[in-house]
Amino acid sequence: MTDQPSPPRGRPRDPKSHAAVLDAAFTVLEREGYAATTIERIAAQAGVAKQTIYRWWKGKAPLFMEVLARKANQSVQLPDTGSFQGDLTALLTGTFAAVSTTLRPLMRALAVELLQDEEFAGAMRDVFVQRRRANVRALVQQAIGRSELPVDTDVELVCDLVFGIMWYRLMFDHAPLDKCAARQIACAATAAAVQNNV
Amino acid sequence: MTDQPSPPRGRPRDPKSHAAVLDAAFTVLEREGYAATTIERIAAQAGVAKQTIYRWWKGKAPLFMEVLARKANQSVQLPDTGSFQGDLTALLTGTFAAVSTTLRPLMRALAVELLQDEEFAGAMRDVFVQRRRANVRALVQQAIGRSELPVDTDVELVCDLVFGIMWYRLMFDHAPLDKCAARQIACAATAAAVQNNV
Amino acid sequence: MTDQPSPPRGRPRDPKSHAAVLDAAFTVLEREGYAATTIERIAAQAGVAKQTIYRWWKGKAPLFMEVLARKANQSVQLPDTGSFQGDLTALLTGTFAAVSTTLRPLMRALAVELLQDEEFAGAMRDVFVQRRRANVRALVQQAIGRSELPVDTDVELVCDLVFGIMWYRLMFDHAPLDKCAARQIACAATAAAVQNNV
Amino acid sequence: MTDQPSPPRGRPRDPKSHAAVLDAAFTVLEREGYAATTIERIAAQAGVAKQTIYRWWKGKAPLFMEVLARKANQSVQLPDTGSFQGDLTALLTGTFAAVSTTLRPLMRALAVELLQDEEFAGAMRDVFVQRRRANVRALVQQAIGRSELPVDTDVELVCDLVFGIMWYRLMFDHAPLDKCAARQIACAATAAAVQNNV
DNA sequence: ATTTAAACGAGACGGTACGTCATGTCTTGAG
DNA sequence: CTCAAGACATGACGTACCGTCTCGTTTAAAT
Repeated sequence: MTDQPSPPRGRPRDPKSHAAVLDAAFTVLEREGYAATTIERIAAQAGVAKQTIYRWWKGKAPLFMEVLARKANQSVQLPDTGSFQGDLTALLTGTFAAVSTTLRPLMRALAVELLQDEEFAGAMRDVFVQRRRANVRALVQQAIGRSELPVDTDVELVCDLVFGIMWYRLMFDHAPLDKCAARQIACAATAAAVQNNV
Repeated sequence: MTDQPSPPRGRPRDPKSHAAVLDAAFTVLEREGYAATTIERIAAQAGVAKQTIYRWWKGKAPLFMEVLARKANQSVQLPDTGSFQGDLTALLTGTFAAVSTTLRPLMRALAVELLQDEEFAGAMRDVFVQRRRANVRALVQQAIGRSELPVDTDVELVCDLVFGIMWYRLMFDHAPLDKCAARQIACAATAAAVQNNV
Repeated sequence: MTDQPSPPRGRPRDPKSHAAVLDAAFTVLEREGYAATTIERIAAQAGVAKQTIYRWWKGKAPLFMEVLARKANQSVQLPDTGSFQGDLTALLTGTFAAVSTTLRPLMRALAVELLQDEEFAGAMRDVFVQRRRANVRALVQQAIGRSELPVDTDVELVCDLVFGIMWYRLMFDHAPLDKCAARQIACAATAAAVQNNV
Repeated sequence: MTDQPSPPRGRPRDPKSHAAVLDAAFTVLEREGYAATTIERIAAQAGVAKQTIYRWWKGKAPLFMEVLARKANQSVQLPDTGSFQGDLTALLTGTFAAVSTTLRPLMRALAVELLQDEEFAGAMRDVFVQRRRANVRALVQQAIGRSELPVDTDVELVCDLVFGIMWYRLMFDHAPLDKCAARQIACAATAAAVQNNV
């Protein structure tokens, strides 16, 4: 009763083309910016036909979603420093490091898409946003377990606080997302979590 | 001895055209979404020539910046409830009300632009973001004056916290920006502000 | 009972503007070619408002018709060398000299217009073409009077022959319109005129 | 050792589009006149994208040159009636018939272009004008072979005479290009050719 | 069957010239 | 010395094409 994934007939998908497209997409994005990143240019950079891209991805948005998946799939090791604030600082330091360097153009690109496409916004929310929030949720649960935070801590608000600032700074670039920022934000989040007497 | 700004020669700019374009831009944005909002369609909706739009605005981004300016220029009355948290709740309630209804499509549209254009991002930051942050800053100063908050309160972090969550929810739509949200966020911000031992 | 053309009220037409436009039209035509000769550019060159041109001329075509009139209004002195061929040679030498130098760009420009506008073609035919043909007709009548040519000489065919070659060379530039050409064409025309036994 | 023009890769040119454009160009020209014949309108009439026209032709002029080539490629059967005048009458009768009906709008259109573009004028001269003149040249050579015309007959002048009148009447429309005209012009050309004592 | 390659229909883009219209200034002759 | 008529410079306006661009689809031939 297993779902036969279909008998593999015909020429199989060329993994080199697949990878070339993902690499090219990232390269073009970095070099030329998202506005200038057209399917045409990606195909040219990858040495691949446009049709090959359209065959496997519905457009720029899903393509870059996969690029981001590739770049961000390093599973995060949840820290355990003993204190919630320490854990959060550690987690954010790592997250911010990636988000403010390699992932930065990708996340901005994907933001452009999800702001214009409700459906894609949903996909992004379910996949990336939730994954990152899950990490913070885990830390909160850990802290609640240690009685460091109240049982009725508003986990979602803490997540919003943390990732709100992250996206806000990613968008407007008015302040860095460095180690110091991680510390400050962790501190603020802890304070907010502790005193959640709404 | 005043600076004569030059005698106004030639046919003066038609204020009806000006207004028609701004109205049309907003109408099309709401009806069709930002992706489908082209200069061509705005011109058609406004009953105005494309050239007339290009004459006065460099593109969609500056046009919508002016639309937002029109919609958002109602000067905000800074509240004074006696407590920082109360003031902030009041301010955010009003802000969120506007931002989650009329201004929502505009802010999302402008986010799309500023994510793709560094220069425009700067303009937006200087004009809108700073104006809103100024309101919060004022409340913080008021609270410091009342010794409700420490003198060395990290004002910028408080602003980031508040507007970070606002933009984050505007983008991902995973949680509302209602009265309740305003209360919760004001509470969290207050907690973070009070205990800003970095 | 004469039609009072109305008392001349208001500011009279500025003859300087009038002349400036005609000069500018010719200058721009020579410098930039007919394709690039727009009303806009003529107005700029003349230091005159576009409206001032549209007030007095219906478009490029009538404007250049007047320019040509100015340049070509030197009344031709009909030659009388004693022979038709000699007379014709003399007439054509003068005509060709003008037509292949100063008048060349004008005539080509006007040809462009009349090829696209039936009505304007009629106007050109009545004014310029007929005037030039009249000169040849006069020579033919003179020659008939001297019994040099038959009474039933097909005058129109002679005209067509002469001016046909002229326009043909003006258009395609494959052969010159010089003194030698005048002699050859006069000779051919004479031969054709003499032996017009249709 | 032939010059491999490259193996034909990719989708081949759609002959239906090609033909549709040529047909549409002619249709629009006839229906609306050359002034109103824009690339945009031709594309619409042909049910073809503008880009498809620009891909294959540099502009209106080369496009209409190909249209004319299509319409005028019926190889002319050189007549041999025994006399030069007869031959020329026959040739011109056929030529004038085409030129004053189907080809008329095309030739006027192309005249407009060549009058404004030196380079295009050269192309037209080399292709069409020379082809038609070659027919007359052949007749003259034939007549010289039959000792009907002097060996030093000025062939080019005869050509200019014949086609000069043809274009002149095409432009100004002051006289027909019918059978009678063909006879008269052949007669005049013969007279001029015989007596070419320059 | 997937791939590359290139042509295709569609339509938005920024730009230019058109011819008209609105505004204010200037020049005239009539009251 | 008004004052209306009309020419003028300036420049905004609606309209219509320009030629270029990217989109997403389609068609063949090569792998």
